[in-house]
Amino acid sequence: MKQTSAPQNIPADIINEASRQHAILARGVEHILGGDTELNGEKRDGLFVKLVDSLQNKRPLKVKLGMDPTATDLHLGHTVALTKMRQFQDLGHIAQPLIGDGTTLIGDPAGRNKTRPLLALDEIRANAKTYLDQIGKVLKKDETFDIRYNGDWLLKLDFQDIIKLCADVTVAQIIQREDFSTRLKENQPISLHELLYPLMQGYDSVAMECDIELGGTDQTFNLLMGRQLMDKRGMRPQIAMTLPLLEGTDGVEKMSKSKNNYIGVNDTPDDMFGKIMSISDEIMPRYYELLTDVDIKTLPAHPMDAKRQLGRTIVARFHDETSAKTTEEAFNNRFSQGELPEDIETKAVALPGGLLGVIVAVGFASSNGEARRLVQQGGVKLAGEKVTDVGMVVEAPTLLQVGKLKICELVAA
RNA sequence: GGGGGAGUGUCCGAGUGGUUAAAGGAGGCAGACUGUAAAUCUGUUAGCUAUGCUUACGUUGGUUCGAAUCCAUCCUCCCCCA
Repeated sequence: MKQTSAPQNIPADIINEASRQHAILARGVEHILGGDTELNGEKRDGLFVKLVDSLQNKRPLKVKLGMDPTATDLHLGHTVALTKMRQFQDLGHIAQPLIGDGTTLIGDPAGRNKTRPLLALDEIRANAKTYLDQIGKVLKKDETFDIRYNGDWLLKLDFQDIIKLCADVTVAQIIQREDFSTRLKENQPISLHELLYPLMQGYDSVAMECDIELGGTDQTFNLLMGRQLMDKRGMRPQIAMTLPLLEGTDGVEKMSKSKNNYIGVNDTPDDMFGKIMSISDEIMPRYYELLTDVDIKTLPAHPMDAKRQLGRTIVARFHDETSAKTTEEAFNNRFSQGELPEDIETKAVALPGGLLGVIVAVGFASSNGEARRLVQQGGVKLAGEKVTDVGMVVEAPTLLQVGKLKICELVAA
């Protein structure tokens, strides 16, 4: 990596201001990669150097965070980096969230017919739109907000451009990446286009002339690829800042939609609060650390109270204070006091009807067999009374409960 | 282009002619215990008009009284050599 000669006699006020910003921005960050330099005889990391540069030239830093719109929902795991981005905004820097409509399109698994990508582009754009709304819950949409779509440049590259890009990196370099080397070792297939992925992401940084790129620790390789490509083109390479990956509600795997252990930004207040209450005590400090500004030393002694506070804080952030409060009360009533929830959905079914059929009809079981199992195992209540007779007939409208969470008021269709 | 190996339920994975709706694990669901905790324990986990029937071990066809298991075909993937 080329060394840019750093300015040496930097005024104290600039050093002070850079230190102040650095303290805020480095909090909770796993690694700051690249750009370490000596300033005024002191060793500083790349972030510090960028901040000094920004202050000296009165130029806000451009901070990139890429997101592939493969699904419609953002979850709390995504918001870790978004929150960091927001801190940059609050200090006057430019947040450049990048929607990967181009990378998503290219990354579409092979073996599709030709019309599929075009459809997918629509889908991707639609997903991107909902992303934008959800991003707005964390980022400010003022003059420090500059959203980008990498399809705008990636899809315009011609074959020559792509060849040139590929020439900037070696195969050995690409396959040393852990995901790839693991898959190779385990005889898992790797498609050629997957190898191109880091290049595309790195090229985004070239196109956007980023100062800083944020990402989870799993993104380290891709972030550094951006550095390499920028350097090859004589640009000042970006600094990579990696953030820890938030574990999901199971407390073990990282939060992800496919593992179904996520808390969605768009979850209802009740869901959000409930899911937070179901995380383990052990994992709770992580949530505080990565999702809030709360000092862990100030938490209530009882873990349950601390967890309630966490739920309140997070619901308030993604919804509002009022619903945070009412949600917590509803939660207390329902689960701590064992009361029924306030608004119970009404579902119309044919009455009288066999119990099993009714359970399936309202969608609480996907087959008669499953409904039968639920009844046999004591998971079904009618009007608050446990029922065990699988052949029973529901005569009149009543309250149906299956398990702890599924509940509805039955009425005749 | 040549040689070798593999495809099993939501996932991983055992199973080489009948006792296999298919071991074991993970995950899911329900119950107990609780703080909707977590951990743990118990049960359960293809469908149905249900002591039976139907569908299911990549595809299609065949051998057999009987096939996830044997044969052929095609598809897909992996490894080695070139």
